[in-house]
Order: sequence, then C-alpha cells, then structure tokens
Amino acid sequence: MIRVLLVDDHTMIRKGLRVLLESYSQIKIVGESHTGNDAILKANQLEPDVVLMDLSLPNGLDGFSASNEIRKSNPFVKIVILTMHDEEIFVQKAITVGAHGYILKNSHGELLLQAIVEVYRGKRFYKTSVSEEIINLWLKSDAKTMPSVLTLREKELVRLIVLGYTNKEMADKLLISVKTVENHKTNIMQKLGLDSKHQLIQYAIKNRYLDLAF
Amino acid sequence: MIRVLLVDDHTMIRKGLRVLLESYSQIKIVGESHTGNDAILKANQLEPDVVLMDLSLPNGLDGFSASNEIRKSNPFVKIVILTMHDEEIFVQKAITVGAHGYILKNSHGELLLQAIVEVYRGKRFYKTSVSEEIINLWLKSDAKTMPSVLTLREKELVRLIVLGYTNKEMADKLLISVKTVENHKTNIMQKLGLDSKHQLIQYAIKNRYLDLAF
DNA sequence: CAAAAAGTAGGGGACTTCCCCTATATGGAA
DNA sequence: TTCCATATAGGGGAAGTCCCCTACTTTTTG
Repeated sequence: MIRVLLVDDHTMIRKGLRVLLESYSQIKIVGESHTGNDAILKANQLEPDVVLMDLSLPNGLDGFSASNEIRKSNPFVKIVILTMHDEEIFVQKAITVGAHGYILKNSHGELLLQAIVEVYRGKRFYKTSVSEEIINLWLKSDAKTMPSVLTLREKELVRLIVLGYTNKEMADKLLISVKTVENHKTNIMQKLGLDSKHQLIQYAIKNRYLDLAF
Repeated sequence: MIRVLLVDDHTMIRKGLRVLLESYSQIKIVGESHTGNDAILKANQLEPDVVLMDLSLPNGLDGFSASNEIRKSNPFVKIVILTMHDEEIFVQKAITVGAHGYILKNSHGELLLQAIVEVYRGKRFYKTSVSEEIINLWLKSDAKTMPSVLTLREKELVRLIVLGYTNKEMADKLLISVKTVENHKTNIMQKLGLDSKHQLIQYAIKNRYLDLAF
C-alpha cells in the first residue's frame, strides 16, 4: 500500500481525490491538509510515501515552500504537484523544490494513479506541455542550488504583506507580536535591498509570489 | 427528495460530490454529466429539480452556455454554479444565464446542501466575495453589460493601492492631497462592501485590475 | 434647470506603522 | 563550545493612516 497525504485547500476536491484514490487497492490515504504548515506537520507525523500537493494554499505557505520543507526534513517522501497551472516556470520550480511528479488537475484518475505509483518507485513523472528536452535540461543543471535569501518565516511574511495584511493582522494570523512582525519586515527589506513597500510588491510579482495566492 | 443532476468534467470530483450529497436524505442524485451537451440532454431526460454545474467543461460548451440552454428549454430547473472562480465577471455571468445559485468549491458540504435546498425553494443563493450590494444591482439592472461600480479615478487608486503605494506616494503621483486619497479609499471600500485592505487587494487581483501592472 | 455624482480638500483624534535601539532563547555550524 | 542565524519581543518618538465629519467645484444626468 502506498501511503498518501492529500494537500489541497478545497475541501470538495480533497474529498473527491480521497474517494477516487481509495478505489485503487494500492493506495491508502493517511491524511489531508489544507495549508502548507499543516502539510509539513502531517508529513512528519504520518510519514506518507507520497504527498499529493496543490500549489495555491492559504495562510502564508504555498505548495512549493511546503514541498521544499518536507523534502528537506524528510528526503524519502516523494511529492507530486497537482495543479491547473501548465506553465514552464511552475514546472521548473517544482523540480527545484524536489518534487518528483507534476500533474495537471484536469487529468483523469488513471494518470494520477500512474503518477503516484511511478514516483513511489523512485521515478520522475512530469505530465505537462513543457517539452521533455527542457525538463531534462533543468534536471541536469544545478537548478537546485539557488537558495532564496529569505527564511521560511520571512517568505510567509512577504506573502501576507503583498496581499495587503497590516502588521496587526499578520501578528494575529501568525500568533506573534506586532514588534516581531516589524522586525521581520525590516530584515526582509534589508536582505532584498529594497526600501519601499511597493518595491517589495513588484519584487514579489516578478518572482511569481502572486500566482500562488489564489 | 430533491432530484439533482451533477455536471463536472472531473470524475473524481463528481464521485466525491455524489458521496457527499447522498449522505443527506433530502437529496437524490439522478444523474451525472461530464460535458455541457450531455448536461442539456440529461436535464431534459431526467427532469432534475436542481443542476449542480461546474464551469470549466470540455468539448466546446462551457457551464454557462449549458446553463443558458437548460434554462431556456426547461425554466423550472434551478441551477447552482459550482466553481473555484470567485470573480465578479463569473458571478455576473451566472446571473445573466439564469443560475439561481453560485457556490465555491472550497465550501463545505453543509453550505452546498443549503444552496441546493434554497434554490429548490425558489430563492437565490450566491456565496462569493462579491458584495450583496453589487449582486442586487445586477439583479435589478438585468445585469447585461454592468460596468464596474468604480469610477476611473477610483480604479487608478485601486491599482496604486494594490501595488503597495502609501497615501503620500499616491498623492504625489496623482498631484492631489493626501486627504483626497483618503477620501477615495473610503469611497472605494464602501462601494465594494469591503472593510480591509487585504480584501481590496484580493478583490483587485481576482477581478484583473492589475493587468496593466504586468 | 435642478439634482446627483465625481473630484477635490480640510479638521481632529485614535490608532498603526516605521525606525532607531536592546534583549532572550534556540538550534545548527565552525 | 563558541558563534552566528533565526525567531521572538519590547521602548520611545516621529510619521503616517484611518475614520468621523464638513465643504467647495465641475461634470453628468434626469
């Protein structure tokens, strides 16, 4: 049995995936997460073989950041990105964060099953319109060695800042004090060499932070 | 028993919905469709009370067109649009094609049940971030080519706000006083029925106010 | 033409953010 | 083990934002 963790913020889609995948005897759904942080937690607790990861997650962490963290602390877990974005930059990012699979949401169950089984067996399974040649290029090149300057916590902050949350709102959301939020903001601006909020937002847009916001 | 027809191209989601809805004794799933044309056929054959309609359907006919056809030939059938798009344009379009309900895929089962029951009873049930004021405006104005509620100047402001400019920066940029900027912001929030900056930003992104920014 | 909407601007007070510090606990790397 | 990075939190003051008003043009519309 392949132990699978489902990560998607849409309850209905999670439930649908569960029903679908549980009809295959090889698969056992061991848990569901609706946020990135919860996914990281559950990946540690439940030790799934495969994580089925949506990209757009609410509350700070997106699917890429969550995948990155899971792979760092638990390198045997395989991750399949499940998304509707059929874009080069996303596939590339999936590879850099260590996902072994990438499959589009309009695929049918058999393909999803195939993806899960293949990555479980240690193979890679990228089903997109991006050509194999390009994917192989990325896999060969050291796409992995491009660490972001920002820490996990700082990335969460960036996301919330870009989405227009005030310091107070972020503090409440992240269960920290306003002072800590201020510190993080200062550090982020310094690290990125920016000196205004709109520069930060344009930076975030260029680096595709917004695509995952919804 | 409310007779329901499910329309969604994703097999997994259809199956999940069936399981979910059949747990309620008021509901009976009388059929499933995976394309718009099939939905029109089945709506005639099976005479459901409510059609649960996804928007993105393959093979030509989308959920809106299918809904329109169903309503034309069978005006007693109520339609609930089920989608992940929380965007003004879609809600507006749903109203124009005669759908009595609009509900997001990240909603929970209870809300979906409520939506089905309400529209079955002849009420309208639109569960989106679009404000009630705007929806009522559309319902009154026959909703055809409803222009955005915001004025030109206000749209300019929205764009700068979303891009993270401060009041002072906007005032300088637009050659008006900070007080005027504050007034515009207040008016914008009121018109859209929002009460926080991050709601405004998410609204703007969803409604593609930012197209000029990229 | 009269009325409404759009765009402008201000007062004043409460609240928030920003910017300069300092400080502590923790965990990992040299 | 010592040191650095991360994450946390606070003081204090200046600056900015928000929210309640009012008020004046100009343009649009009934």
